[in-house]
Amino acid sequence: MSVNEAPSRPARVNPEAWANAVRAAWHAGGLRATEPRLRVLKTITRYAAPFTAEQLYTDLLAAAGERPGRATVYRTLEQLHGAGWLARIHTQGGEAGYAPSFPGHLHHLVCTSCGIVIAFEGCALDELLERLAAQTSFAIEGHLLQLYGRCAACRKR
Amino acid sequence: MSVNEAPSRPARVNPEAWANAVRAAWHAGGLRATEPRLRVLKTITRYAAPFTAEQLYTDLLAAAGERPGRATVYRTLEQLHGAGWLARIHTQGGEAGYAPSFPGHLHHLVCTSCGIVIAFEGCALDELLERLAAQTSFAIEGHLLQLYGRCAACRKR
DNA sequence: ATACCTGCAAACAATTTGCACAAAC
DNA sequence: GTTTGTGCAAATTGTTTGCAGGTAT
Repeated sequence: MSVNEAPSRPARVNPEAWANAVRAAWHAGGLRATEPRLRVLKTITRYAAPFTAEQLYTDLLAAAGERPGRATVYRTLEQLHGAGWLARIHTQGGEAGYAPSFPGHLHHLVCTSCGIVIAFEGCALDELLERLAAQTSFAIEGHLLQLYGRCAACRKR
Repeated sequence: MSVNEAPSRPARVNPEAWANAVRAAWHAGGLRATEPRLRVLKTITRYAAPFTAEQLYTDLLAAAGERPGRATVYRTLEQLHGAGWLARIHTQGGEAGYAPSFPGHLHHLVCTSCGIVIAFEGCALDELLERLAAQTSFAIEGHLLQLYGRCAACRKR
């Protein structure tokens, strides 16, 4: 896979590749690479597990140097999520967080122990969708799929 | 299907059957069928689409007669959700709401136009899960699956 | 009688907004 | 220079909590 593309095999998102892709997309879309936004990006790349807006904001406050305002953090997250660079991850317990992702049709496998997120393509739902379309007369147009499990590292412990 | 069970074919949850099942479960679990709780139950059965806690509370305030306190509404919802009588439904837009459901392994198909919810069993994910387990070395232990589409009635319009 | 449950009101948490100023292109 | 973005602080909105008193069984 190239550094600017989503993985075709199940894999963690590479933080550097992700940040580069976001910067490229910002530039292409006429969005400015400001200091606060770059700080947000950098902090996100350090998370191993899904994070919340408030957690990110708190971590930015704790960091050295200029601290972005809360509004900027929320606005940046909104932009990234809207453009597909952040996926909303729902834990089994019901809390929601963001994880780096790529635009397009991807799903996520989340470790219930350490929180690492694996993105994958190919959800193999065709048969199910056909069966349900036939049984319900719905025109099915989308879906939400997320998997939970324990990653190899956590299982060893 | 009996009036107290989840549908084995894809179907809307029958409101009366659902309310009866909840009352039976409350009784079996030693929970009391109080006036406020019954009002909550009754109001829920009138929704055609997923609802939020605040929406439910507002509707209860608008109704005639005794009005439950906000805390009671939230606590009742928490109980119902925890016991599996309410499913958390995530819309495509990202908002969350509750919809009547049954305990056990069910998934939901939501109309993006009118919001009606169809519950179904059988998610046919076995092959996908095996493939991913092999590719990632995760021990997969659960999943979140929801489908979106337009129901027959909405398609006619 | 005795758990269990309720309502209130305050605390808490999360997110959004308006607007004057600042920075990027 | 103009457009786009930022920070602040207040306003919203959503949810939880402690506790004195009420109610179902």
